[in-house]
Amino acid sequence: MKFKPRTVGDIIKHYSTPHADRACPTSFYSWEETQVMMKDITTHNNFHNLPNNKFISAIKPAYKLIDNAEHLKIALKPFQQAKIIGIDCETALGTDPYRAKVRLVQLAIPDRPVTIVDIGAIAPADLNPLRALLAGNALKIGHNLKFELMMLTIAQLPPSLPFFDTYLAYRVLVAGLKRNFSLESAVDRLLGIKLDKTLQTSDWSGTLTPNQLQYAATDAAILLPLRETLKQKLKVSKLWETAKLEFACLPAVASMELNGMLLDREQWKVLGDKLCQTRNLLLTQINSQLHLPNPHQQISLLPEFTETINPRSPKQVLAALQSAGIPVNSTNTQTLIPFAGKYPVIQALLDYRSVSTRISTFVEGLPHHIHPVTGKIHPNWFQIGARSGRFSCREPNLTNIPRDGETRQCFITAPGCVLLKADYSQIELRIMAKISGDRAMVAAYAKGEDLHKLTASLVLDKPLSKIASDERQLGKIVNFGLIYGMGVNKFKHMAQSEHGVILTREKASLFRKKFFNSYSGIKQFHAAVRQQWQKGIRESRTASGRRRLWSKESKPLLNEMLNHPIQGLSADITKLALAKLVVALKRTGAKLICVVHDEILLECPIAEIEQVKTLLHSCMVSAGDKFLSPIPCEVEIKVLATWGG
DNA sequence: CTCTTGAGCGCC
DNA sequence: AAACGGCGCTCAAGAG
Repeated sequence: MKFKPRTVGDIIKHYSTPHADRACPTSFYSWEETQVMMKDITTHNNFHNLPNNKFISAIKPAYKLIDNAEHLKIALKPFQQAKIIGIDCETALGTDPYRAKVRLVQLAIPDRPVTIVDIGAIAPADLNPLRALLAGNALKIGHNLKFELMMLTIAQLPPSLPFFDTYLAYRVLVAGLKRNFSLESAVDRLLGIKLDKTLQTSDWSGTLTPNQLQYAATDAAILLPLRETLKQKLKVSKLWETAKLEFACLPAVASMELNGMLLDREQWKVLGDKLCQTRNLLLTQINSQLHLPNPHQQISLLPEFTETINPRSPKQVLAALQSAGIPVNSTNTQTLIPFAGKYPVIQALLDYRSVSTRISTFVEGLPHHIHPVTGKIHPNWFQIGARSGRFSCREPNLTNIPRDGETRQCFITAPGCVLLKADYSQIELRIMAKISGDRAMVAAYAKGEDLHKLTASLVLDKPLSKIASDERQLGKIVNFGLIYGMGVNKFKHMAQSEHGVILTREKASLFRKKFFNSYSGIKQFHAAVRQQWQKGIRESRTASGRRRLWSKESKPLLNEMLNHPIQGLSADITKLALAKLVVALKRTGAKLICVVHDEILLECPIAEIEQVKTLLHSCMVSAGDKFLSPIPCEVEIKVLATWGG
């Protein structure tokens, strides 16, 4: 399954226009237009001039409680014609989808009382009308629909596309700014209505009070005007496409969170024991060589002198290093590495810190998150977790699991399944090629050349064919470092600390110069962004239209503005792939279980490997092609028994 | 006692 | 004058 390359001529031709004639890389809009877009969201709306009665009914909407099968059928009749339905759930026993129970499902359409279905009072088989409604084609509005999707899926009432999530919409609208994204706060800021949320965490398992029902009805009803306002604002800000992408991605995220990942407990313990042994060894080694300076010289020969230091305390480490005559003023890895060769204890210290984080964060931390019901790890996935538009993942964070085989081999699949691991190849470099239109990069990709090798050959003045593997490694460092505007010093340090390549300041500076002279498109891209940055512009757009804002109080860093178009577009590509994938996988037994930025993990029944592999590949490549074309998009898929191979 | 902050380190 | 970007977790240390 290899990507079919276009002809080199086609691709070069696409970029035959001078860079200066191309769209501004960070924003398609003038700063004046941008400020108009921003004004709307950075200040509170003034509602005093609006006819308030428009919202009065939304504050205490009429509602109808449905608690038997007969009434349900009749009550849902008007909803069958509805194109847009506000949906909200109240749950008993918490918010964990595998332990909580859906108590109420509230449905809101214009000009009708909110219909509240008491799930607890109706037999599952009698819920069919509701099931059909949720599975229908109406647009479902909700605030943080991931929760409703998970809860209702477990309750055998899975809602289907299309969705409008007011929470995601609000996040897209103000991406980059600090905001409270609760329904209460969004409704306050966008509609000027104060919601009373005191009943949110009340007991929804027993007999419900009229106040509780009114609260439940209000949450659903308010979604309709909230969506109107958000949609209008998204359109004004040209963010409608981005929001639609997020909505389409929603079912993928909800199912990924429900599916979870399997950890091999026994193997995990073996790994942990091994790491603990290493740690203890390192600790004795460190303590035999480093001691806390004793403030009382006269008793320095007493037992206190041999008191052990805590290598995880920067304060103690600094004091001990200085008293041992090692000239450092900080204990971070960057400053310590140059001394690692001369003082073995420094290397031991560095190793200790690494092993010890791995023990506390991963070995000890992860098992706490194994779910008692499913036996799997179900992290919280936030589809707009990062300011760039990337996902984030919490409790636990599965996107920063150590990448060594021993660790990742502990992540296994269900019996009868394999793990499909799909990676975008060099996605950020390809995005740089696409948005800068740099001729050398474009041509190299068109010819299927190795970009790291190319960079090495350009900065070392050597022919491509003579680039050895360690020189290619250097090219890789240069590529990833300099694309985002890394300074000479940092570049030098990184080459040493991450790859053991020791560069003089002069060499580092020379490589940097050569890099930008060779890739003049990147140089121009940087110059264009720098110009915007100097003008005081506080927004950035990806090629797909996703926006990141910076508040008036904090000027953006130049490098943040250089990075966002790349990292943000990468996130958009992954999200588009996920949106396509969740539809494609419906009729298969494969499950989405993890996403690490440009890597997608599926658990796939052995019998369906080839079919699912094809689907996965085509979803990812077509998503990539949409934004990268004519730069080729390559996806590598591995069939594995475990995440570690 | 809890909460916050910063250092340090894991990942892409 | 800015000097890779984006995250989350744990521990130490200080604040209240």
